[in-house]
Amino acid sequence: MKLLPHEHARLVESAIQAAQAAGELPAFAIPAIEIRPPKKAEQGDYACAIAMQVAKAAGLNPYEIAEKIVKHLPTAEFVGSVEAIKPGFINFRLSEDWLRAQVEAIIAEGEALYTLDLGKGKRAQVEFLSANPTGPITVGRSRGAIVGDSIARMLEAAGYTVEREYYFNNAGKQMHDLGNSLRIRYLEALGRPVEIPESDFYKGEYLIDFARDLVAERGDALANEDWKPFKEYAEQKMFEWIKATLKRLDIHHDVFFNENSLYDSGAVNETLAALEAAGYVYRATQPEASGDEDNEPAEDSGKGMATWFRSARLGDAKDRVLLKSDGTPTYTLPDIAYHLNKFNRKFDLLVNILGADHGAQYKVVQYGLRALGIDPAPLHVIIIQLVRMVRDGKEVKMSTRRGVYDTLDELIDQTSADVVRYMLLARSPDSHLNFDLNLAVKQSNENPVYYIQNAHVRCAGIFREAAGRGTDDAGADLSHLGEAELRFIRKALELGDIIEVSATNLEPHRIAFYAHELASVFHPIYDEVRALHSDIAPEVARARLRFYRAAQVVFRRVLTLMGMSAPERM
RNA sequence: GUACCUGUAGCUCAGCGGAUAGAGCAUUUGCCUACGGAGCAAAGGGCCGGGGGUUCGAAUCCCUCCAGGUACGCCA
Repeated sequence: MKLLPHEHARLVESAIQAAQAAGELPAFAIPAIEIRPPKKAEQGDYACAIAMQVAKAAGLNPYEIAEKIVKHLPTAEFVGSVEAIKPGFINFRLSEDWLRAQVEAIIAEGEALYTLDLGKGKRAQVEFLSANPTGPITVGRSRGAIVGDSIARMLEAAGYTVEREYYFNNAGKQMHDLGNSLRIRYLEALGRPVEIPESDFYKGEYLIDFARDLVAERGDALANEDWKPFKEYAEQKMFEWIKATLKRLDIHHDVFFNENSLYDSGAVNETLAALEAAGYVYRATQPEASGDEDNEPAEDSGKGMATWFRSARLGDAKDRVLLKSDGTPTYTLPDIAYHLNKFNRKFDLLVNILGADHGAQYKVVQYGLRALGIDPAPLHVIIIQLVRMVRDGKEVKMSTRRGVYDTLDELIDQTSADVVRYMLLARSPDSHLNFDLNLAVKQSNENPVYYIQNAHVRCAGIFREAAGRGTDDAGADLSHLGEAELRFIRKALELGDIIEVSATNLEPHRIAFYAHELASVFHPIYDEVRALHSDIAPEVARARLRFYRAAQVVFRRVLTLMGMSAPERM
């Protein structure tokens, strides 16, 4: 279906050109023409402020320009009327006949409603939730999962082929600690005397459960093993858990990328060599003096020779360690190698969702790519601000390591997958959101999720009832649709713009707000425009049923875009 | 201290340089013989953190100050 802002912009552009050709407007460069729905309904369905933008260049007053544009505007089937208004706005009103016809267009598109060709078969990758499987998904981390998956859905709607990727490292210290923690829990489960370490230990109860399972499966066969088999076991169990949790939210990753493969393939060493060849690597016990007075030599770190990345030369606050003094890499080096690998896979668009606590790290990766002569521009990093969990008005602190956490599973249990998705989606990623656990659990009418889903339920209810009465919407004459129904169709036709803007700016929260607006346009109509009442003439009823058929299509599409269910009844 | 993010209604938050700044919740007042009232109608509530600037036009862009969050490790 058409994206109306673009359609209108095209008209305005040719009108300006026509006016210039006719000598009624002077020659000037035409800037990008923006068309959008105005705030007030009286101001029309779509408005354009171009006349004011070009007034100076044209040397005319804006209203005069607007009038000339209107005069030369080509006709189009979707335009009902056009008007030049006071300061210099051009206000468009959609043709009512054309609007009515959109009911059929919407139904015809169905589940693919407003699938755009913005991505035109381009490939996009969205990486999200990447973290080592050391514990269950916490509520805090789930925000990135929902935003990531929602961005993927918006990109798919925009026409991209999307891959969802999860990057993890099962070879580092965290996983070593996890294995060792399970080993201790295992010995504990066997009744052996153990001491729970103060640090480098995962205290979560899930490891006690894993240990019990392991004893049940293997008895004391592993009593003399080191951390490794325990790490393998914990990793496998954790991934099963993580995937099961994600499945409840209808989130599925296409690729689980293991950092280890970058070592196996030699990519890590190659990356180091490339950085070295580019002159960005040196060996020292501490970073080079950069000339800044604050770069005072750290008092003897006692750490020995490390290998450093001269990232400060590219603008970083300081140089970073690539290889520790024991010769093993820090996360920075494989991270750079990983991104090289991503770039080599030739995606047209790369999106990476990171929590604010990792917000600084991506810059180091960008410096790494730059050092290798790669422009990091195709990589879009979305920094998600942290979620502050609030219960009873007080903040709830979470830490996987200390074993204090609210799991996403618990939250879904207490509310629903739909509620969790909506509440975490309906905020700009930049906002530091307070997640009120009391409110989320409430399931009352304070919750917008039900308001939106109820619109779909009401449509479904109409057709259940209609089927019972033996009436249907076949062969409807849409001229019976009134002003109220057209109000909804106008709003529904904005969905395409929402998808375009959300996908282009990677701002999926827009669809959540749109969904609520759409529902708030719908509900009064549902109240007012009866389809099955005995007073309603059959041909009018048929047309209204057709309208509700289209409304249901739109709500189903919107809910699906948000990864939510479209219930038939509640 | 440096970098990033935030500051808009009592609360939680939208607002992609345009017209009189919006929504939900909460508060107050009306609507239930109809497709599920988890609904509808209406009201009150705002120096858009402060101050400068750019612009025909600023909540939006720039500078600065104030307040809060996060990160600044040879952890990831």
